[in-house]
Amino acid sequence: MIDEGDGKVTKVARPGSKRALHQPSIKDIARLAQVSHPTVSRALQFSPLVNAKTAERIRKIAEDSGYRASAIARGLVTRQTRTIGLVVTTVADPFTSEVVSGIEQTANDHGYSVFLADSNADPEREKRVVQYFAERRVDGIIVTSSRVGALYLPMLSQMRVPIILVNDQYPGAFVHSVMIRNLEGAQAVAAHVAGLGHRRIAYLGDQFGYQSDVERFAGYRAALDAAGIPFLPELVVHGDGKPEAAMRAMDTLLALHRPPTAVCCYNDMSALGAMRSIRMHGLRVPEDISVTGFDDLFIASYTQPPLTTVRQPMRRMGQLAMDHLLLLISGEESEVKIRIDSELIVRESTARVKPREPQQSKGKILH
Amino acid sequence: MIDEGDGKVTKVARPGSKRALHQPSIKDIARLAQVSHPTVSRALQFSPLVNAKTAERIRKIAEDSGYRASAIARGLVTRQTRTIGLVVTTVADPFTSEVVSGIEQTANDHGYSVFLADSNADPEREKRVVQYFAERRVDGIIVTSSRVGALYLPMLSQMRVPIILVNDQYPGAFVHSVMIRNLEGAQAVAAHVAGLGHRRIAYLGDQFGYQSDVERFAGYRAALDAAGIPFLPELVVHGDGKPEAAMRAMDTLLALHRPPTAVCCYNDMSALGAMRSIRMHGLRVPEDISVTGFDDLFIASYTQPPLTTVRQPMRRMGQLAMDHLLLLISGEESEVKIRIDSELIVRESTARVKPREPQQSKGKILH
DNA sequence: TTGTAGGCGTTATCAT
DNA sequence: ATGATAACGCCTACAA
Repeated sequence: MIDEGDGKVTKVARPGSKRALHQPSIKDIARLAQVSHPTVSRALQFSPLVNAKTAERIRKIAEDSGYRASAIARGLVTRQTRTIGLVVTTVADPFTSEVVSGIEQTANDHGYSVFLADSNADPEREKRVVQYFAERRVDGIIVTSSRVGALYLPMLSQMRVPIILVNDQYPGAFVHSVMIRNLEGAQAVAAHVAGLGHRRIAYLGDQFGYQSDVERFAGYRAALDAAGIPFLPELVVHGDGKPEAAMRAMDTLLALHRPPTAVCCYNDMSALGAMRSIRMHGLRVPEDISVTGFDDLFIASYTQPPLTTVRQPMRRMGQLAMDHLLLLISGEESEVKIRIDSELIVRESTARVKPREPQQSKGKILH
Repeated sequence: MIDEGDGKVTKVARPGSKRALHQPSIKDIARLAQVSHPTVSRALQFSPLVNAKTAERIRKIAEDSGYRASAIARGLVTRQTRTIGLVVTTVADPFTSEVVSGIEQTANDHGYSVFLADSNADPEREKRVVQYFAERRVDGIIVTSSRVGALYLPMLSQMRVPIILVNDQYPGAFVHSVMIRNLEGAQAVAAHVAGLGHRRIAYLGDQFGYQSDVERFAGYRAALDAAGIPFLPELVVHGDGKPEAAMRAMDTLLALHRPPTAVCCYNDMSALGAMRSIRMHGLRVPEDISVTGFDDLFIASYTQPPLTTVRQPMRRMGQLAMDHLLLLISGEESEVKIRIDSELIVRESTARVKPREPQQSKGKILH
């Protein structure tokens, strides 16, 4: 037992067992089958150019000896690795991991393997990661939720492989992308809230300048306009897409003379923070304030109350991205910009606005 | 604009641009630098066997021409790919994705790339995925939360590469593993709950037979024993580690003549379901029933109320797994079984037991 | 300090 | 229908 940091390690020297044996090569199989290695290659690829009987025999031998053709050697000659590189800012994020899952499944179904690289939003690491992809000669690249698109541009274009971005925050820099229809989705929730009689509807956004925040904000504005609600700049605050920052942003809203009666959040994570802030102010959701999210993460149906939100088909977006990357890899020379529909999911975090109280209870200053 | 499923695709044929050009090879650089390719190879590896001046010149040329040595070709000759395979049952899981993140970071720091394979708990896919790994000649394999360990056994052993399992559910089948100290962790929470005066403490487990469930259950039992609380089999129910099944299991507990006053759940996801069931029965957490989880997922601090739970250092576990895989890859021939300490995190889902009511309010049947 | 030759395990192109 | 031979891009002797 050796102590190692917070973990205990048991190390027991194993007796025999030298170095690992090499896997059999195509030549080994050829020798066993008494044929030349090209014949083995053909048999294994079910080429019609080889006698059915011998082909069967060869395959049997290969099978029995546990032969697995080296994708390394094959890639060297065919000049394609059936491999793609996937760059994420962090896998440990419920949105990203769903997209990753969709990508991996589709890739796998087509015989592709995926290199996962978690940049952790560190530019240094990001550069390294992309260089690795270059060295590994990936056939294509997918980047999700890139917040540093511009950084990639020179490196990636140098690699001369197709690249698809999922929910890029700096569109325009790349040609191919898969994105949700942010505007329509945000407009739908905001309209839903307006339909419940709310007039003081806040927008709790992501960081300034990100594409999806800009689009969702535009959807919010459009819904206000459609409902004839005047836009109040004081009801717009910004977080960073995570609960902590959203809490602070919500605190700001609640400190207003007249706080909003509803708040549309940039995403579910922000809504989590907003709800927490609201509770900590002794208020209730949705009785005092309605809250909406965006994404429909798994957790959205298990918050208290369950969250009204806009569903992004995350896994499907991953599939689509991979499907189209495959197309590009196969030589399809075209521009691909995919926009996906979202879906409004009404749960219990939104309710009819309270009838206005004679003079409000919370703010000290009457108006 | 072409409609495609739920997505809209814009395809615009691009004018010029034929097929992608090949990346420069070491020979191209050699020609440019007026040296032989081995010299280039040496220069790029900072070998002392090459004139410092020329080495610098060569590197400059390589840099300028965007040369990236092919890991494919290198792997073929060196017989190691600096690549590992990572098998998960699903990435789209907050526990798994944290572990994956830790593994990826560590791998990357050591110049390794990771192939991610999401088996989706489908045995067919699982087999395929491992075969891909074999063909790609990965240097090692990590499998997280394997629920099908036995299935891998024959395939993996055939590959002759080191394998490390993280939180395996069928220990013993493999030699190398990284696991949390389940028993101690579960005992700590259960003891915490007992310390709050609870006597009717339920255990809401995972599926029967899984190692971590067995161990956590043992911890629960140990805590009861230590507190002098008799074990009641009726207070033990089983879910499947996810909220839905846990809800049903909790429903069962609440239907008892005398429901528990506290419930220790197998993991946070189960606790989510339990809390929801409790709420749907018109009861409150923790006033009526205390609830505990296990894992300390990100979400655990954002539930209402925030969840008392046992923290697993998920990312760290990934790091450790990768660190030790690296060791094994480098030829260290030993048995590695790592056990990590957990940490009790007390939040607000646990409270002192209510003083016993004269005759209980809920059950209709008096006893 | 540098260049030449050979080979890693495939597939591809010729012959036969 | 099959075999010999040559790549693919790199590294590692060995020779100069």
